[in-house]
This record gives sequence, structure tokens and C-alpha cells, in this order.
Amino acid sequence: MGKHSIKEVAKKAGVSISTVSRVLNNSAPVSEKLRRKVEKAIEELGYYPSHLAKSLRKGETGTIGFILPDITNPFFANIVRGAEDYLRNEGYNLILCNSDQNQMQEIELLKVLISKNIDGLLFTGTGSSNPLLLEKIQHGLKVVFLDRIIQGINSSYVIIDNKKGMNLLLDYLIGKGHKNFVFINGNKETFSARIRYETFVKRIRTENLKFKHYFTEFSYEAGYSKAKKLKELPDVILCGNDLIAYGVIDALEEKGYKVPEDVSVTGFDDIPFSKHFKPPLTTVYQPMYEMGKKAAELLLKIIKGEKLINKGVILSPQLIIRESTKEMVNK
Amino acid sequence: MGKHSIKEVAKKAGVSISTVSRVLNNSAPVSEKLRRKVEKAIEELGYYPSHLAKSLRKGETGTIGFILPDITNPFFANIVRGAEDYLRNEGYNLILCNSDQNQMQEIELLKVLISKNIDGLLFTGTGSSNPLLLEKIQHGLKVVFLDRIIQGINSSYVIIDNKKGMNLLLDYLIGKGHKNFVFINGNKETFSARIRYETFVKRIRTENLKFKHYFTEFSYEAGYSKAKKLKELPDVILCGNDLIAYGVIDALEEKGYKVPEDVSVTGFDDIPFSKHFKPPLTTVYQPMYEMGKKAAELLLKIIKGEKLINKGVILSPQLIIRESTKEMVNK
DNA sequence: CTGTTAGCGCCTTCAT
DNA sequence: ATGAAGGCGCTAACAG
Repeated sequence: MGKHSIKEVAKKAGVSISTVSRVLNNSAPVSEKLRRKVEKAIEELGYYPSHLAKSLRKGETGTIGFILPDITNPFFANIVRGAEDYLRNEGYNLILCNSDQNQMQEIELLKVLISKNIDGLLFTGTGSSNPLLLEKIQHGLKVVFLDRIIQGINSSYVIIDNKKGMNLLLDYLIGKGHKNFVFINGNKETFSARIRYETFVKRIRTENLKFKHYFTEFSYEAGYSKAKKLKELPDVILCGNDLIAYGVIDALEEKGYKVPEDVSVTGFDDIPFSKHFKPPLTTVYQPMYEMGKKAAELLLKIIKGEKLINKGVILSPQLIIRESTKEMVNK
Repeated sequence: MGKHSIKEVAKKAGVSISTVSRVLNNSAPVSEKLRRKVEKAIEELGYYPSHLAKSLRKGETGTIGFILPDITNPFFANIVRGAEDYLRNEGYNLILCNSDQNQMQEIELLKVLISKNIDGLLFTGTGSSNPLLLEKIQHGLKVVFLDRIIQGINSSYVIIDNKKGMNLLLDYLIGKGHKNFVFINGNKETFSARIRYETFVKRIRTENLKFKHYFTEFSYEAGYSKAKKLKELPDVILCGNDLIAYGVIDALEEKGYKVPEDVSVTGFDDIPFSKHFKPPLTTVYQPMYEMGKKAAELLLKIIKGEKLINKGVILSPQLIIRESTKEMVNK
């Protein structure tokens, strides 16, 4: 593809390569005459500068890595979109990596990305500590944690206020008379799952209500199989995310129960499809696109060495009441 | 982050840089003694080779570009997952770019990716011709078109048999007694939309049935607003993809119609949520993950210069009958 | 088997 | 304002 180097341009224009470089980057004054010659040569050759060589020289690649569990989950897809839009506008590209929450995988990916000299990393991983990542951060790797923080790593992050989200949900549910709770949560190691768990238990206890809690996985299948095994129905089943809720509802209906008549079900995330689910899902909205965008913004600031006012951003969730929950009549 | 070069390793190990390079790449025999020294030095320094420098030297970056309309659409997210899984396994990374079907954007993205020396490109763009892309291909850029072919560009591709998909759907619908059709299709410029359109019209005409056809966009909103404006109801509304169908059904229900009692509605793609939609969507399944995987596979073969048996891959769609369609009783 | 050397394409002093 | 030269980190001849 029109593989030309700055050298050829220089030759064709009858100038030195430094002059070409100067007009290319406007890094120093160049006489009108030479500038025109160079521009003409560039035009005729269809020359593009090699970002690669520039990267090697300058130590910046203009690419950001993004390690996340699974792009197939709309929650992450929307986050990625927010990040990519912002980065693209700022002249950066995104290398996307699916980790399936597998720490080994995360480490491999991290090695590759670093060896490709990414300028920074967006990281949505498991919550367990990650020694390699920790080390790299200490050695200067720029990273913003997205949606999930890792214990023992002091770095920038963009998360939502999980405590608030859970309490919003509980306020509503308790207000509607629910007294007996089951919480089918996501992965135990995941930051947000833990926070929500703690908030949930604390609140339920102070209110003196009944509950059961299970850590599973953030997937449709996990919700489905857990719900299949449920012996008795509570007033409401809280789910770690919308995907789990989908699985739970499907399983429940297969067992002959009606949602919300027989049991209320709630999700978490409000991915775009939850509005169209049968029944439309009561859930907690997370500003996914904005999370991605804010994280990208923050990362770029860090890369550019700006003094940060806030090293972390905490976004607000929002309660979305739809039709998978009901008012408890008596009890 | 532990910025060490091969030079430092060489120095520390007391050997030449070529020896280091040799043990790194196993590119030539090295005595056990030196090898051990080098390995020790690498270990102690925490050295990683710079993929960047290697890329510059070898002219290969081990990264693939993927230009697609919108990762937020599960259809593409699943394709991407298939591609990324395969590529990661083969030691490649994916740079993800959302184009929003905007040709200007596509061209900008293409320029950036080329200047970053991608080894190949996965492209899901508009159907209109793209002069820059055409030129780059002629100059040796390796690309595989995914889901959509561009007129006048002779390159490799992975698509599904849209004709078959449409006919499967029509077989079923006609068999169930539907006689009056509306087709709310996606973007006019899109390859698959055009093929389906042609197949549809041809078939409906030979069967001597009634129809109307509209090109819109592949989105929920497009389906919603088009359905809102529909004056009279046909027996069935075919939709260009599942997203459009979601919008159509929602609009219909807001107008007080029931699906499928008052009108059948079908989608196309079978994204994972269509099974859970209210009502569960009758649609045409496309093997998304496999499409991405196959495309990645094909691209890598091309990059490695293998002689191809098939320059294109056509995958088979599958009719998925659920509850958004019905048997017509009389008429 | 091992070391020296010449670039890959670019930016950046340093002279002029 | 312009050019020459060095080097970013690496691989691939080429000697020895």
C-alpha cells in the first residue's frame, strides 16, 4: 500500500528529511517554497507517515488497551462505545481484549499490551489482586479501573455508587412491602458484587427482614440454573445484573410461576433490552456510555500528566421501576 | 515500567545483542551456557521485548483493524467476540473502530489504521464503493469483508446466504397463509439489505401477493418510528433485523395492536435477546460468532500468504420460529 | 556458535 | 531556515 518513507518524499521534493518532518509536524518554520515542494511530493506519492516509526521514536503509540470480561455483554459494549468515541476523537485507538474474568488470561493480555507499548490501560477485571498489574502500575503504567476496583491497588477509577444503587432499590422494595429477600449475585471476587452484597445484608438486617444470598456469575445461565434450584419462593429475587434476572425469570416461568404476581424480580445495569423484556424489568440504571467516556477522559488526562482534581469518578445510578415488581398486598 | 532494552540484557549477561535476540526468538542455536546467562538477565531485569521495535523492523505488527458500524449492536458484538477469540489465540490483537456507517468516518479510520501498520483489516461498512479502500487493497492491504460486500471491490468475504434466509422465512410465512406483506428493511446501501430486498420482491411477485417495502435503518428507533406511521396493518411485517422488529412491536403495542394476534412480525439475526422478547421473536438466525471467527481465520490465511481454496465463505442462516408469528385462519 | 553492523521510518539536537 | 547525524529497540545478513 503505497509504502513510501519520508526519505522518498525528501528525495522527490529535493529537500532533506528533516524539512519533510518539519512540514509534516509543523515543528519548526519552513519557507513557503520548500513547504510547497514537500506538500506536492507528499500528494503525488500518496505518502502517509508511519505511525509505527513515530511511536518507536517518541515512545507513544496513541493506542489504549481495554481488558474486559466479555464484549458480548451489552453492559460492556456500551461502556466500550463511550470510551472508543472519546478516544477516537482525541486521536487514540482502542485495542479490545476479552478476558472472560480469567486472571491468567488477564495477565497474558497485559503482557502483550505492554509489549505493544500502549499509552494506557482501561481495566475491568476480577477483583482479586493482580501482582503483575500492580507492579506495572508502580513502574509507571497508566491505568484507569472501570466499574471494578482491585483491592490493594491505589489507582484511578470510574465506578458507580453501588451502595446508593442498592439502597434505592431496597427503599423501593421495602416500601412496597417486600419482607422476604433472595439475592442472586454475580461473581464473589467482583468489586461491585461485594459492595452490593455488604450494603444489602446490612440494610436487611437493620430492617429485621428475611434473606438469602448467593454468589454466582454475571450471566443468564447462572441466573437460570440458580433459579431452577430454588426450593421456595421469597417475595422478591434481587439479581446481580439484568442478564441474571433474565435467566431467573425464564426459569421461574418454566416452573410455572408468574413474575411479578408470584414473585418480584429485579436486575441491575438496565441494559437497553431490559425495557423490552417480558415483563419489562425493574432495575438500577448505570450510565454505561458515560462510564466509558469518563474513564477514557480520565486516562488521557493522566497520560498527559495533568494534575488531577479527582483521581476517581463515582457516577450515580438510578432506580428504574417497571413491571417485574409489584406491591405486596398483605403479609 | 521496567523499560529495558535488549542492549541492557546483553550487557548484563555479558553477551552480544544478537545472542539475546536469538534466545528470545529461538532463531538460531545458542550454547546452553550463554542461553542460561541471558535467561537469567532477562529474569532479573523483568525484561519484555518491545513489540513495537520488532514491528518496525519486520513490517508486521500483529494487530488487525476492525471497522464496524456499532459495537453496541449485539449482532456485531458477537461477531467481534468470535474474531477476537480466534485472533488472540493466534497471537494477534484487535483494534476496534465504530464507524456508525459513516463513510467519511470509515475513511479516516482506515487512514489511521494503515498508518499504524495493521497486518490486515476486517471490514463491515456501508455498501457504497469506497475509493480509498479500493486503492489500498490494490496496493496490498489485506482485508476480509464481513457480513457486507462492497460493490466493485474484489476481495475476500464472509457473509451469510441472505437469499436462503429470506426464502426460508417466506416459505414459512406463506405456508402459514400470510398474503399481505410489509418489509421494513435496513439501510438501502447495505449489501444484505439489498439482497434480501431483491429476494423478497421477486418471491412475492411470483407468488402474486401484496407487499410494501421500505428502506430505513438497522435500529430500534427506525423500526419504532416507521411502525408508528403505518396506516394499515398487513398480515405480517418483516423487519431488516431484530432491533427493527423490537421497535416495530413496541410501536404496534402502543397503538393498541397485539402481536401476533393482529399482525405477525419477524426479525433477522436472532441476537441473544430475541428469545426473551415479548413476544419471543420469530427470526432468522445468523451464526454471528462463527462469522467473526471464520473471517479472522480467512484473514490470517491471506496474511500468511496461503493459497486459498475459497476466497469467500458463505454461511447458512436458520429459521427460528417463535411466538411473534401465527397461522392465518381465513382470508 | 557468536559478535558486528546495517537499517526499519521517524524525530531531534546540533551545526550551519 | 535548512541539512546531517544519531538513535528509539529490534532483526537479519555477514563475518569470523
